[in-house]
Amino acid sequence: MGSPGREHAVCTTQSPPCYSHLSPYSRAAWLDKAEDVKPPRNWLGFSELGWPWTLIPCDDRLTNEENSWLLRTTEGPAPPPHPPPLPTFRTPGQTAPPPSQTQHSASEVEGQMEERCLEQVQSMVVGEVMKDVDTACKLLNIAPDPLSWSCVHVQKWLLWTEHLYKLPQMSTRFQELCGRDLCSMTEADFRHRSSQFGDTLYAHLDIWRSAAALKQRCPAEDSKSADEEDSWSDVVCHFPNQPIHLWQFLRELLLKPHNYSRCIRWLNREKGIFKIEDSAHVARLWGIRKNRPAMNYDKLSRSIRQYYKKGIIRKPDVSRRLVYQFVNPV
DNA sequence: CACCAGGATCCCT
DNA sequence: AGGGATCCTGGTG
Repeated sequence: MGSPGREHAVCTTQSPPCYSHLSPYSRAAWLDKAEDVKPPRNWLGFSELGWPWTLIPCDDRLTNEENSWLLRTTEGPAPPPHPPPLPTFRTPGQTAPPPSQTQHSASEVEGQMEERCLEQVQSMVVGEVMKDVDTACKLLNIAPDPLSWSCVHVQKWLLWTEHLYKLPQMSTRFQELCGRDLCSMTEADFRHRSSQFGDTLYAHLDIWRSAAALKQRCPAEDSKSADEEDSWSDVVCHFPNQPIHLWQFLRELLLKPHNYSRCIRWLNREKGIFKIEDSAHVARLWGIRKNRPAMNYDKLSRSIRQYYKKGIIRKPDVSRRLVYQFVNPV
């Protein structure tokens, strides 16, 4: 699905900005490949958080079909060799580099164009990461900043990460840890608790910490992704401490088709008709969200059926397996 | 076998 | 009290 692999790590530089040059091959590969689940260390450069960031090729790749929620930049067919123009993502107060006063050679101009492209791609990646962290926060009902997590939040995040990246169960090795404990741990500490995947987990946590730091720096950017589909999510998130209802959760999944269309999707959005494509997967997601490891589709569907009486969800006129309909479509 | 329907009960907030 | 989880019986394709 066109998910980018992690051919690049994003590291930070203080000014002046510098971008590593990538060959067209590596850039294309970055947009296409996806095979490992291990994000590079410090790829958002949390600890320094300088701007803008430098993209450097990296052998580490994130994303497989399941973890594409985290780093997806494109959806659908393979992207063109050069990404389309996008607004540049800058921190407040940061201005674009001044136009050059001197005459440039063709190669210099080409290099500048490439830099621009990279800058745009990295903006896109960062934006997507921020959105995906947001989505996970909404679905798990946790704050974006790991420092503020309770032990329960830490366990939720661990379960979520394990599930998404198909990691072995490690949450039991991080019990009794709150977010602050987790953040104070070094990579070696993580490896000590899980020799095989501790570093992976550490890297994922680092991404979250980076995203949280970024939110603090650019709170306006954070809320700007409010397109049509996010307006509904906002309703949910205005009450962050309210327990989410199943129908809300399903709708949230449906409103993130680029993340969840393989497990649940609209058949007719206008009529509110949707189909659960992977019942077990949706049930697992709901179980994680509710801290109910024993959740399965049998129980989830029973809860859906409770909505029949309440007039929230019903079976469509032509009843089909795994197909339901919101009585009041958005 | 997986899905569907609905009753009953328990737990939590 | 309400929402949801759980367990159950029975039906369908």
